[in-house]
Amino acid sequence: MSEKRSLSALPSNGKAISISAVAEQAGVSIATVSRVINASKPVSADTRERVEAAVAALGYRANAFARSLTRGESRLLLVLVPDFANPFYSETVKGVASVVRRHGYNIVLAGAPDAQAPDQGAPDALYSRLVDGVISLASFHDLQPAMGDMPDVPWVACSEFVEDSGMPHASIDHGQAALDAVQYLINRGHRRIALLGADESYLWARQRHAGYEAALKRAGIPLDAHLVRIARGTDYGLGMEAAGALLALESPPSAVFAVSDTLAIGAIKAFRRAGRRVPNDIAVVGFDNIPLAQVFEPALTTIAQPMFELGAAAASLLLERLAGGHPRSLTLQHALVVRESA
Amino acid sequence: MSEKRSLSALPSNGKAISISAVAEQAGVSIATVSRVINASKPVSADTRERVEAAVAALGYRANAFARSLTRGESRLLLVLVPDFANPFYSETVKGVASVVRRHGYNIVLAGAPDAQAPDQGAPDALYSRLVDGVISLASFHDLQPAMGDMPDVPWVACSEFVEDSGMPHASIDHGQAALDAVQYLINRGHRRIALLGADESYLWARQRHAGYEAALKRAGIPLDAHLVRIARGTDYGLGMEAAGALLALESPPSAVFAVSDTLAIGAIKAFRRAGRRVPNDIAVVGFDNIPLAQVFEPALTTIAQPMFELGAAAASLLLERLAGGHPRSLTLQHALVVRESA
DNA sequence: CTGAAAGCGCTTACAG
DNA sequence: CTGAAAGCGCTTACAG
Repeated sequence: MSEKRSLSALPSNGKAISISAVAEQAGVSIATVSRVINASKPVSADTRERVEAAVAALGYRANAFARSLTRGESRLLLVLVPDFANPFYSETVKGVASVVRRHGYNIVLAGAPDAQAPDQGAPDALYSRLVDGVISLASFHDLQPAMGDMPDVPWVACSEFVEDSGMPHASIDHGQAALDAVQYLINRGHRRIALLGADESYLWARQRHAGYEAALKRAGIPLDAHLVRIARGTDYGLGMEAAGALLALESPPSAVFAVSDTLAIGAIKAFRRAGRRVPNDIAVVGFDNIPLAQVFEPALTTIAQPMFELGAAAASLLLERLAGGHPRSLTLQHALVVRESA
Repeated sequence: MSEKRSLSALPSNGKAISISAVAEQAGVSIATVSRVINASKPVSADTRERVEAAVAALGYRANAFARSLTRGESRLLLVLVPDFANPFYSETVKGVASVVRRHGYNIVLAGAPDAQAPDQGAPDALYSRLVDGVISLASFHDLQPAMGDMPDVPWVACSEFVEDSGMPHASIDHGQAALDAVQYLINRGHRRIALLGADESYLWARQRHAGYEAALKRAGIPLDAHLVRIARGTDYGLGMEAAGALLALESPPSAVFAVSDTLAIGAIKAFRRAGRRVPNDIAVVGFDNIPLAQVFEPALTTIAQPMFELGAAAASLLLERLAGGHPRSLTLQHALVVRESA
């Protein structure tokens, strides 16, 4: 038993070793090997030992394709994420990964098809029934063209979903959260409050926008279209741009509600470049509470989303469905975190 | 042809449709269906049309497992990433995704096994020969226990690798980059320069540490162990902690070289909390040039790594190997970007 | 408890 | 150009 041999799952011929090799080595049938490695049926202690020894000696691992083909499941879950660069998504994916892993599943990550790169089409993994289920953080607007002939795979939406569609999802109440944020600004005496929105193909962007308007209306503050800037995405740079436009207004806002922390940070950057102090000259409230929010200066006043828990909840919901449970949705709690920026 | 039917890849019985259903519908053998969907052999125009019509009508997609089982490849690549939260990794993964997708591959993302959670073991996907290859950003130290009986899958390391091992990798020259950073500080007149290091199970952390020492030595500045703080990771919080310790020194540094931007940002936060001005009281140089580096205030002076290109290069290297090419490594260029923090 | 055999859904020589 | 059949590596009734 050379060191080399025990270090490799491959026999000298270079071919991966299969169940029949194990069976041969142990002097049993492949059915028996299957039974011991899966503990699916009783096997005599003696036989089991022989098989286990052979498995160990050969370094055998069941072939994932053959197994999935016969079992009809892959234990692979697709996670659709629109933008790796926004920490909101990475934190959420962490939550997904944490629960999914505990149940023996792996994650296939795919950037969501995106208006910017429409040629991508929907991820092939989806069509080819590679995955047992999907968790999507993507805009269904972007997914729409692809959804037509989507195979019937269990699906749960996370944070972003389709309203009144019965689509199972884990999310906060985006509208209420936005309302809370803007109400806070109103309570602090602001009346000229701008909205720094994001791509409204996202429901969360539309709902936060609606929450902004609802807060203003409730306070009897007339809406002013000039105070609404919708960015194409959530990059810092887009936040800077939009903030610049706000500053150029005849009568600029005294506060801005940004629908994402990254946008808020970009805006603050632009304000400071223009010589404005935050929050003294202009207050900024963000959304998400990414890790950076408390490190950035000024530290962000923001709506905290339970990012990790959102991902974990979506994963649990999907796992439930996979186990035969009924589709279910979960609304998690948000919270306003007051720090320095407003 | 009901709307419902055309929207689903499933026939009314709920079972996914297979190649034999298509063959039946088109009145040909499954071999012929296979030939037209793969364009693997000439098929008469007439037959092809019938098959294509059947495929379209049924919404047929080849089963990924059966295909992988017979073809012996999955077109799935594993990407091992240590920490989703560090933007360096997300940017790099973007680069990987961009080239990989163009070649018809999908990515399976796995958090690398990690000292913090040793129970995870190595990703199962690896063992079960699910993936055709792997791109690792993880520490091989952490992977070590798992690497023993790793199947013989093509492997390329990205940024983090094993020195003098012949392991194919895409990386910058970490040592030289660190030397450049520290030399810059020396040129600006600093002599008490601290190192804010990271988990030294990473080669990049060790090499940047070595570059720091080399620069000091070359300038005839004696090393001072008190000025070296090694953080367990790269979270903002760890940077703050380490910086706090530096401040508590009898004679604190006038400059610090942090081996990651996130650490640098955490350090700056701590310095400012303690009432220090950056760079006036203490200069800080970071490493990576994450998107935030130019937005943070003060904007970070840092070593720019071509993150996207690093990922793309690693992907290309892996694709080359998969296509039968020889293992190859690539060293990409770094650059010192001078902004405000030093 | 154990084995021979069918079957999962493909691809690919082998004949014709 | 086309089809019947073998084979990829498993799991799981069906017998014994």
